[in-house]
Amino acid sequence: MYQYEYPHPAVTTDIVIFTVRDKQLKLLLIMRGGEPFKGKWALPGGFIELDEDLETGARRELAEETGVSGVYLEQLYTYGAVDRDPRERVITVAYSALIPSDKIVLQAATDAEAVGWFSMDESPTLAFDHKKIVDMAHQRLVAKLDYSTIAFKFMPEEFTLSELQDVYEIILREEMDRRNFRKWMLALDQIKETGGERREGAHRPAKLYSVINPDIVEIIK
Amino acid sequence: MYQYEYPHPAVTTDIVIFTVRDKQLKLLLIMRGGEPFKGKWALPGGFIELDEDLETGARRELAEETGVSGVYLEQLYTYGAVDRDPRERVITVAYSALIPSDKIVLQAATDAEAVGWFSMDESPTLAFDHKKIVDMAHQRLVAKLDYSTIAFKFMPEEFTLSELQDVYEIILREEMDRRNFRKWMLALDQIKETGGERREGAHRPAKLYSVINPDIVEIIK
DNA sequence: GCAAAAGTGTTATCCCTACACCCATGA
DNA sequence: TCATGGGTGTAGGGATAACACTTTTGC
Repeated sequence: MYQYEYPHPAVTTDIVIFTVRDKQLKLLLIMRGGEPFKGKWALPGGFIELDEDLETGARRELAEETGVSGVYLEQLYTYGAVDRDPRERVITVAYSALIPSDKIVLQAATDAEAVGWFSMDESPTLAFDHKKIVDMAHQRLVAKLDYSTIAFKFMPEEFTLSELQDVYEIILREEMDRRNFRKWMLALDQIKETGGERREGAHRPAKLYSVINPDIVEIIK
Repeated sequence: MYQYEYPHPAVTTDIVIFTVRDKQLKLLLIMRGGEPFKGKWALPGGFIELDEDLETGARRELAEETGVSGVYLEQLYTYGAVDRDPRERVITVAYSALIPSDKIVLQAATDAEAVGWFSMDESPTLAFDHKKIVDMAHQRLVAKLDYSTIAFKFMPEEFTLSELQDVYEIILREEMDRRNFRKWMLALDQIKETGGERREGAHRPAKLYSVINPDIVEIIK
């Protein structure tokens, strides 16, 4: 038992994880194993420990529930509506995570009943206010494509310009002119040729590129 | 006494309030009346009640400690470093507030010892990690001037284009061409002439403008 | 040789920037 | 009449958008 002189809310982290795969923007969800919302799909997340930072807690929950680790993570928003959890007052600090599709290795989840990737177009009804959280994360992602290099977080170590353009087109849901996209991207000076090329299929091989500063999301324009 | 099965952190809100006055960007601070950091300047804020939303709590604390109410408020970031408060684990949801200089009426503070406006250039050493919070709020404000109509939140009901330009120049710390500023601002289609004019001094009177959608911060660009 | 994706330049348009003079007023 | 800030237009440059053909490969 833990006792306090004043009432304290519970604090959780919830994580919206995106990836781009099979020409779709996808979202990682877990099926809740316990009440409330047992059997419903929800964002991975859970209660924060008193001796860990918020981001540390988010990473721990993410690893425990989905096996995902080492991803790009940024704080999204904090949700604290009084009745958002039927059990008690719960304030959640939501994080947004991006992962390259080649790093997806879903572990048999420990805390959750099941884990799955869902296309944004056909995601199920979510527990709590998680739909609202997902919507905001999606909106933020779309906005950030325009003024930052966040799209690189979806890319593997090496990638072609066409693959990179695909990511933009899938998330923004609009086609781009290939020549202008290349000119724009190369002018940003954020990627460099690796020297390698990718051959797949009966056509000219594509040059491979890598991100110059993989650890930093640059603000562009 | 309040008891919980699992440990709960304390949750507070802190508010960074800006105004523009006397050709300076100013910040509202309170002097702490109790430990820790007694006698130090700090952001207004305090513990959240279990039956109020985060924003409601922020507004309540703001009113109690400074007398300020009815202002524009937006969530900034949530700070949760383990040791940010020497008493116990405290997670704070920081908000940023903007207020027109004509609405500044500082009430004799109830919870705080003193309240004061400080220029960003000469603000005192702050309690806790409040400097970090102020820095982020400032950074965000500068960024938002560019791509939103947030500057209107500093303006009174009616204002001249020169007054509006002053706000931009003071916050961005750079002079702007008057003709280009006017062209840009009027093209945004966010303000309208009220018909009135302001005469002050031995020169041509300035037309007064008001914001078309005062309740919405538009994303521009 | 043919299908399929990669790669590549030029032109037109729009937006942003730079810049100087007249206007209305109070003293 | 003069000092002061308010108000206005245009031309040049840079960035963005539109647009089509050649290259390399596997089959």
